[in-house]
Amino acid sequence: MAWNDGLTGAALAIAAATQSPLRVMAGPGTGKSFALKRRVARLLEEGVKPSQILAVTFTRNAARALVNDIRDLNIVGSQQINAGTLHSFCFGLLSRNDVLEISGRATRPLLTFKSSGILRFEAEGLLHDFLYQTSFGPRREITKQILAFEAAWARLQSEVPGWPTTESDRIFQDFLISWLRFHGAMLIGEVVPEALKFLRANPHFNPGFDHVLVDEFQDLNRAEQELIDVLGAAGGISIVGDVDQSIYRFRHANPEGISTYATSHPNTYDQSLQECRRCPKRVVVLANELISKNHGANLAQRLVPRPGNCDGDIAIVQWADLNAEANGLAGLVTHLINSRGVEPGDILVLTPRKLIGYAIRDALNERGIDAHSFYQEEAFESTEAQYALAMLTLLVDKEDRVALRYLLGRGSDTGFAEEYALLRTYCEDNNLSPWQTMVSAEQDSSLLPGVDNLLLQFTEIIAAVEDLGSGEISAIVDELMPAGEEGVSGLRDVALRVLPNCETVEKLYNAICHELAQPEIPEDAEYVRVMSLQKSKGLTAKVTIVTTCNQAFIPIVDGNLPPVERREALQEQRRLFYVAMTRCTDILVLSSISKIERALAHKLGTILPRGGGQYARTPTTQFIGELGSTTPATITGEEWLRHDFPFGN
DNA sequence: GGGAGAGACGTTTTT
DNA sequence: CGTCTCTCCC
Repeated sequence: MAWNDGLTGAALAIAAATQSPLRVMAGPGTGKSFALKRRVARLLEEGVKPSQILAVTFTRNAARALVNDIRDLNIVGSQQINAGTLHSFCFGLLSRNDVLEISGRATRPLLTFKSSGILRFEAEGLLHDFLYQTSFGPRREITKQILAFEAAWARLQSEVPGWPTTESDRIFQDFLISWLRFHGAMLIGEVVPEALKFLRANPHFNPGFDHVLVDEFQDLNRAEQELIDVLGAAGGISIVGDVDQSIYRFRHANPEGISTYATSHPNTYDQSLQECRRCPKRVVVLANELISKNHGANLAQRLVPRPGNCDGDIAIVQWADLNAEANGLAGLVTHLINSRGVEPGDILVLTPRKLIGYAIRDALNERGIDAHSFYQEEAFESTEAQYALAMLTLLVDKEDRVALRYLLGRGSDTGFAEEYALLRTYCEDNNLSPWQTMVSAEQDSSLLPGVDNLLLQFTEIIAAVEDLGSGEISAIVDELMPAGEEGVSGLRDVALRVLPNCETVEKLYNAICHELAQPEIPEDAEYVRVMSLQKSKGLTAKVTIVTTCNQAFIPIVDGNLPPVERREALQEQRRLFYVAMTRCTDILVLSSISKIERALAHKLGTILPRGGGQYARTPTTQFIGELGSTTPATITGEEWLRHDFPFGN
């Protein structure tokens, strides 16, 4: 098949354009990935070397779709194209021996997560050492500062003269970097900025692609967008994106980068895709009305309904409470599958909270319908799971300083920071590793006085490592993640799933880390998929059901923010709702509840107005009110259910 | 190192 | 409202 087979209009122009840079603004369901794929096909057919093409995007799911698209091309050489996430590309670049040598930084990422405002797991040692050796305040304060530094790198504030701004900032950063250096680790947020810094300082190492193609450009932060310019400096750059689908501001995405691209890049050649091939016509009208509230008078970008598409079935329903909603929607799904011939895999249920998602999934499973949920799980939330992972890390590499630091400080309020400082100083003075030093210190107690607690910890660690290291891999799993133990059950599930493909501990460890990072969401499933609104981005389904569309859950905007940021946060939530409602090809259901149990609301992290009563009233989200004059009337769920879920339209 | 009392935090999402 | 952290005191 030729690259331009069946192509017309803007899609043809996008695939054929020889100008650079090329910018494509494309709304949801407009076929941008398809156009991009054909563009790659043209490049290959015209003889561009595949190794000279870089195709990247931000999320793993989008990257996987991109990789599959390219593989589907079935053109000789298409496998050799560099395709994936920008992160994995940078990671690969930084991990090269010659690069490591020059930059002096190791690329081992610090496994960590935030809870109650504090960085956990592998960052705990860092926090303990900060607390003991500096006076930057309590854990929360240090966490805030670390995240602020990551944000500054992501937004390239680091390039503004005079950064870090204060003496205290500088000391903080020096301590942070020196800790990471000693422990051979890197914050995940450092990966791209470090790659950018390296390439700028060492232009000879720039792979200098002939063609750089970027999907979902609005998701990238400034450092990432800048890196694209560096990588594509000598060749062509094509970027594709949609400001209205920007939902990653929380990680400093810079959607302005795409709207102001032509200003920062003279001679930008523009194309746009506006016709929504995915959604029913009536859904497009509603979505347009909603998103126009983000643009005020500027109606430049609109999604256009596709004439040949169906009108679509839309229902806006309200149930009494969460319980009624979960059961009612489970009834709806059952009815769609059993009586209207809808396949389970064609149904997407989007909830604003994972607990609501679990409730609906369970209600479906009880009715004999296969349903799976996809929410971010903190598989290493429990200390047992953390211990298991850290031990596994040491089994792979005894010299892993991060894992050893974690294990040495485990169980202590102070992380034995005082003793660890002695150990670290000794290591740095004698150019030895903590593991080597502890091994020696165990044999010769005069070597390093004052580390009694560390020695006690280490004796246990080394015994466990030796014990585990001599056994089979499956025995390691059973030992570290015993069946029936609550804290490790999630980790055990993951381990058992990947175990058949792992002959070595190293493979097991890598597979577990990979699985933990991001469970894949299948594009074609045989079961009902239940997930967050965010996770639905990029997916298509015949039926989309958005649950609990209540002001208490969406939009959630921090009232303490200054007015400008508050408005921006509201707009982002509106984009989230826009993304969610533009997933369907046939049926859209927007569901809400009228009252909620106070205790339950609290559990779901929602702040309700104070007051008496077991229940609190909760209004429908303002976004439903913003869908315009063609919005169907809201019906009560109970009534809807009684009449076998008619779509009145 | 342990215990008591005050105070902060809490959603969703990514690499 | 329940849980965790921090501080202060012994």
